[in-house]
Amino acid sequence: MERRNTRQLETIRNFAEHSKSHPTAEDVYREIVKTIPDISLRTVYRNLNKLSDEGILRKIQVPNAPDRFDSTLEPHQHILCTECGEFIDVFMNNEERLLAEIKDLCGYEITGIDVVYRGVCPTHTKK
Amino acid sequence: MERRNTRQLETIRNFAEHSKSHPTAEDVYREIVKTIPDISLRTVYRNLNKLSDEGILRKIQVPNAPDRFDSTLEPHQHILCTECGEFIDVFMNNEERLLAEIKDLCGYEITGIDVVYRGVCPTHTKK
DNA sequence: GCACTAATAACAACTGTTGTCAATAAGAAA
DNA sequence: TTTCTTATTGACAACAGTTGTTATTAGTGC
Repeated sequence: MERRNTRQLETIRNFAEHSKSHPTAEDVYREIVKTIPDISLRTVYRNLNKLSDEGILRKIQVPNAPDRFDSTLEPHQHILCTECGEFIDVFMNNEERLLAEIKDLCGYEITGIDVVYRGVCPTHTKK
Repeated sequence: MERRNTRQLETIRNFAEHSKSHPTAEDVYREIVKTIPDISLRTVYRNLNKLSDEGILRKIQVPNAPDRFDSTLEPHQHILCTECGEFIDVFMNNEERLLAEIKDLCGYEITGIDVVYRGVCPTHTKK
């Protein structure tokens, strides 16, 4: 299975890899379309997914909101402002004093935490 | 604003409040339709949202999957099995040793954690 | 340049959920 | 009990975000 470096893929990779803003597919599309006017949103999705499959980006699935693509690969979490949509990084490791720490760190007043771990249950664990 | 106890609302409340299985709106619908054959899925959504607005249920927004409604109100988190879709409770409080603890507690092999805090950024905090 | 085929653009389809609105029925008043 | 008001409903459309499909285009090795 040969792999080709298309102009679309390279442009998307270059933009997403250097972006600090957790862009959505739409965000990326709006940027890329400036240099490749006839690119399709479908291709942006395709390539962002490819890049996150390859581990070059991290896909952040946000409940009730579009997925975002993160070029920071180190483990961290995110905060979404429910008022303005701002989406920022938080690097935390202990859950004790978590909300207070967040407040100190970035001034966010946390109103909700939805955590869903993904995993494989005992009966489906591949041995 | 008067509030009415409809048969639909009461039936949905009774089922969801006693359910231990984190049902989705579809799950609830499939159950309720047995006793109220002409109920609409729209009404199930409407009433589940109402109940979670009232704090009687907790709505769990799962990325890329339907919302679930939880009758357990104490703070806790969830694990979704990516193989079979099983969705279970986890009661954890310190993030240290978290994955190991989860493994000990319920045998789940965690493959991903997507945490999105929701909050209000400093500039939008209501004084 | 030529052949091969991965990747694309265009478009449709999908899932989960909410908007709209005329018809219905809960509950207060008569 | 009957009437009246209006909250709630059911039917249907619409929506957002994403993926499926497929003929066409364009990388890549020769």
